[in-house]
This record gives sequence, structure tokens and C-alpha cells, in this order.
Amino acid sequence: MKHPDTPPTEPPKRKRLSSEARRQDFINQAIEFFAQEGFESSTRGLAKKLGVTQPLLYRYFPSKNDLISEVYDAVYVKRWQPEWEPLLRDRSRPLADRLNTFYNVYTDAIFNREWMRIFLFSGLKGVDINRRYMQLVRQRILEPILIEARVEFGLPDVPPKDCEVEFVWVMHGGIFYYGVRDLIYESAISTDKERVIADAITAFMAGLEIKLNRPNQT
Amino acid sequence: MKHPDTPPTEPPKRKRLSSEARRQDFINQAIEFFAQEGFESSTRGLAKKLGVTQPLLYRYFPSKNDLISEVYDAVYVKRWQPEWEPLLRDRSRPLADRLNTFYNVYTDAIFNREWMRIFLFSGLKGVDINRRYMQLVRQRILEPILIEARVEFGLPDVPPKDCEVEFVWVMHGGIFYYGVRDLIYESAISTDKERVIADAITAFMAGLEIKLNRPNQT
DNA sequence: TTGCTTATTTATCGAATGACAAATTAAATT
DNA sequence: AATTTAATTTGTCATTCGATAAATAAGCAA
Repeated sequence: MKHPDTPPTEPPKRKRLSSEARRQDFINQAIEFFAQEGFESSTRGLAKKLGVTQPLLYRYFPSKNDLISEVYDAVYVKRWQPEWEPLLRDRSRPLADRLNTFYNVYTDAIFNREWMRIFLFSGLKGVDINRRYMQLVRQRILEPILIEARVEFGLPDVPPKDCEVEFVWVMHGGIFYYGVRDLIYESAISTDKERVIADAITAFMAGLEIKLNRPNQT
Repeated sequence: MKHPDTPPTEPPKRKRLSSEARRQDFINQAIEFFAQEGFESSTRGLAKKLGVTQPLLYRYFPSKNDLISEVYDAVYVKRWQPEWEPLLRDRSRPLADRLNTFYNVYTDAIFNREWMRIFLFSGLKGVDINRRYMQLVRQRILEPILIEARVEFGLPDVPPKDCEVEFVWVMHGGIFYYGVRDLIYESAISTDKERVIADAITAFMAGLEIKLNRPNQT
């Protein structure tokens, strides 16, 4: 933050910038590393992957847990795209179309080995950010879908019931689990993603119309 | 079970039996322990839970990995019920009924903290038994469902296509993921399991009928 | 060059890990 | 009671772990 010289504008930032970039590089490689090996893996293993010695990590991160927090942040927060919600709410297109588009771009963002494995690892660890992510999905994706569905079906605008949200969760989870099978279990899957999503949404829309037009408790 | 007298037949088994029972108890508690703490957790931690010293474990299991294998076996193999498949194939009932019954009893078997966490932990480890379990699900549950569906819809008896299996996987995964949310992420879920399953099957049957009656590639 | 600052490595600590061998206790058999 | 056998603990080992401090190397200013 101190500039012992530099008369004009911003010249001496070079070192600082390079340091920040290095830090980011560490985080990015840590994502790969922990995704592959799990968060219990050693900082020495990570340092080896980085091509540096292990104590150097402690120059950039106060502790292993702090580094892991940065990994969470880079994966959960920074890869969330705010435009997803308006996409779902764009009433100029049929809801089924919007759902297809959304789930294709959403899975483009999360269907990769690193994201998936870190999500599952952190879920098993029970870290708080995981719970917050689930709430984000509910509020920004699932509940908007229900609201849009009621509009499309010409139903009154009442807040989504819990069991309706569960129904959307099951569709969402079914698609998510397709990614898990593909990227975690590596069960050979010949069908392409687009088709799986389209079929899931067809069934979802059919089931949702039945469900919303039937009086349910809770 | 033991009679320290009884001259004839089988007298000297007593010690042996008690030893086997103790071993089983170790395995059962190991399931709880590793489900909670993950397989990276220490044998000393497990021994503490068992109320014994850590080297005693090596009297019953040659190594930590051997113990873990026993845990897999107890969870994956021994909790699989062979009657599930005939239940699905019982053509005296409508398929939707059978699916409801099956998924209620199936989830009764697997929707518990231990099973779920061990399944996810082992999946991330990429152990072989996990892959075999997925194949078992496909062959004994998903493909039978497709065969039964074709019969119910009056369609010719052709082998299930990959993309049809995927469609069943998505329904199955959606229900499975409900358990994950409930038991792993502990996102508060007020809706009861039975209702969630019923809704999922309604949507599945509707979507499947559409899909099977439409010419699809692969 | 000379200093000064930052980046990186070397060396090391204390705790925890899986595993083993030997000593000890408890039970079963005679 | 004496003896044999199995169950369990004590003690210990070589590694590995996260973390720290001190030493070195590299970059940059004058």
C-alpha cells in the first residue's frame, strides 16, 4: 500500500499484482488438487503439485483451512451466474424452453470434475457454505420455476408450498445426479446431456401440471 | 447360545463364536465411525469409540483397509434385498403401484445416515465396489422397470435403449438425492418421503409413456 | 555497486498416523 | 490348582502431518 516514490498515477503495483496473480494460481491449482485428493490431503502434496516447498503456502495463506475457504469461495460463489434467474423469469418464452436453456447452461457451469467433487467433499464435511448454496438454489432457481409454472398454467399467484418445492428438487436432483454418475462414478454414459435434460424436463412439466392442479395438503 | 457343559456334538465353539460376534460388533461400530468421520479418520479414534486400544484392531483385521472392505461389504452387499426385483416384476399390480412400494422399501433400506455417507465417501474414493453397486442398480432395478413399462404400455419387447435407462436413472437419482438432502445436507424437509416418491413416480410414468411412444435415436 | 524489500527454501518441532512385537491379563482346559 | 490358549494392553517404530523460525535467493530502488 505504500509508495515511497512514484510521482504520478500508478506505476509501482507490478510486484503486488504479480503476487496476487500467484496467489490466484495457487488457489486454482488447489481446487484441482483438493478435488482430486480430498481436503484431508496434505499441504506437502499440494506444494509438490505447485512446484514449490510446503512452507511457502503459509506465506500466502495463514492456515490450511484458510486456503480451503478460498477454494470454496472460488468454486461456489464465483461460478454462480446472476443471469440465471432472469433467464428463468423471461416470460417471452415458454417455461419448458427456459428450463431447457437454463439447465444446459447451469450444467455447463457445474458439470466438471472439480466442481462436483468439491461440492460432494464439502457436503460430507458439513461446511456452512454448502448449506447456503442449497438455499441459493432453492430461492434463485426452484422457487422462481414454481412461480413461473403457476403463471404458465394460469393458476393464482400463491407462494410455493414445501411439497411443491420438493417436487422441483427431485427434478433438479435427478439432473444433478446424472452429472454425479458421469463425473464421479464414471459409469459409462453414451447419451448426451442435452437429451437427458430435455427428457427430464418433459416429465417434470407433465408431472407439475398434474400436481399443481390437484388439491394437496401442505 | 453357549453351553459350557453339553458333552456331545459341538462343545468347543464357544470362544470362537464369541470372537466372531465381537468382530461383527467392531464392524458395526466401524460403520458408524467411518460414516461420521470419513475413511481417513484414525484407527485410534475408532478404537476409542470401541473402548479398546488401537492395536487390538489388528488382531481382528490385518490392516485398516481390510477393515474398510468389511464395512463396504456389510453396507453394500448385506443390505441389498433380493426380493426387490421380483417385487418390481409382479405383473398382477399396475407398475405405478409397484414402483411406489419398491421405492418406499428401498429408501427404507438406504435412507439412513450411515448408508448414505458411506456410499458418498466410497464413491469419491472411486472404490470398485461402488461401480459394481451402480451396475447392480441398473440391472436389477432400472432395466426391469423399463421392461415392465413396455409390457404395461403394450409395446413390443425390445431391449432397453441407453437413453431410456438414463431416463429411469434421472427419476431414481431424483429420489436418491432427496435422501442426500435430508441426511447429508440436512436441509430442513417438511414433506414426507412417501409423498415425494409418489409425485416423482407420477411424473416419471407420464414422461416415460411419452418417451417410449416417440421414435428416438440410440 | 549498495542497500532494502519480498519470495522462497532449509531445517525443524510436536503431534498424529498405521503398524508391529512383546508383555500382560483373562478365560478355558486339563 | 496347574497349564495352555486366546484376548488385550504397553511400548515403540518410522512416517507423515500442519505449522514456525531462521537462512538464503531474487527483485528493485538509489
